[in-house]
Amino acid sequence: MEGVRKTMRLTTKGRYAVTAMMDLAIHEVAGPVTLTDIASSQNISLSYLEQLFANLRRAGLVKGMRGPGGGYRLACPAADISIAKIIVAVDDKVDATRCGGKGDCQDGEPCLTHELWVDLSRQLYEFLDGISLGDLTQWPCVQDVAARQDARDGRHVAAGRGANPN
Amino acid sequence: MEGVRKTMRLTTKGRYAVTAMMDLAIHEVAGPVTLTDIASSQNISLSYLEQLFANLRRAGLVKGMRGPGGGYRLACPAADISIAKIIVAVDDKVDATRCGGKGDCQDGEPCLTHELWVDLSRQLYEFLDGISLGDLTQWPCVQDVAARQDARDGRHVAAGRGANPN
DNA sequence: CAATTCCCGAGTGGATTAGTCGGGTATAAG
DNA sequence: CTTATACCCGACTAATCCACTCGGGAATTG
Repeated sequence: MEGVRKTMRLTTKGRYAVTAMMDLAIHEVAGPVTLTDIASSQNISLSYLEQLFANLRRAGLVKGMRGPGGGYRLACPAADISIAKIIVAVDDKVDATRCGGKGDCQDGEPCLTHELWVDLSRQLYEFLDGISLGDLTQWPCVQDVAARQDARDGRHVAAGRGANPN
Repeated sequence: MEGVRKTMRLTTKGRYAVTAMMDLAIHEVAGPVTLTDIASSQNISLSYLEQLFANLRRAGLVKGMRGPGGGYRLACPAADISIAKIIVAVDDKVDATRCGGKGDCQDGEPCLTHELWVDLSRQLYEFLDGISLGDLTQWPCVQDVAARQDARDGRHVAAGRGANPN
């Protein structure tokens, strides 16, 4: 009867998007980052990344630049981009309720546990909205992983050898 | 608590289970509650409810009593049953993530954002584990909804009509 | 020009969800 | 003892969703 409503959308889609955005935030000091680089470094399919970045672009979080030497950059400072914004951009909504926030979960009235899911959604959103890409790049464990990946892939986070600093 | 941190999935399955358990917590003062009652009051399919309660029973959260006058009761006081327990009981499929329990998310090493998701999972779990069925029944909005449903369905939360108070 | 890179829509296989169906088995009431 | 109630159980299914592919295009650089 009422089988239409979703899971709270915290899926690998959102995780991929955040991971990719982190790659971008870490490496963009050296110029635009190509999806091909992100795909191989983070081990995400290129075509899938393109879909995610289409959403991120529509949400105004990144800017694409075509042609050789092109790639993606953040559309605003990493400190201004919260994790919540990224997830909302690719997954529609961070929402744990079945009715999408309005209390029509059951025959036009709120269900017994409506308020619980509203609270949960808020809790979750506030947590994810309180962490920015910029914050995340400062986490020691993140820097460790980034350093290891860059060594493996031969990339450089500091403005090293010139991949065209436009 | 046992060692590993669980990634919990939040689906309508979990929501149904919590809602049904709330119905149980509210009405069990009048004796066992039948799944038929819950199904019609909460508008959940009976057969589906049976599946959910099979899990809840295996998890030791409810006790079934057969025969006329039977139904389900909570296996322990409502104050001792957290929302998290209920959701874990029905959604036990812990690992939907690419990074299973440990940080093997990417070629045997943690991915860039591994720590973030670990933190998020903990946040979520702690929130849901900090709320018990007993707590929830005290929320004013919940009592409002329950009263409205009982009026509609002709049920009584206080030990009203004599359904065999064993 | 050709190469690179972003851009876009349609389609697909597999997994999961939400739910059905058709049987049981224990228990209470008559 | 019989019958109705209500829990118990496993197999099946339609629909949905996710992660991903495919095939093409359009802008930009050298």
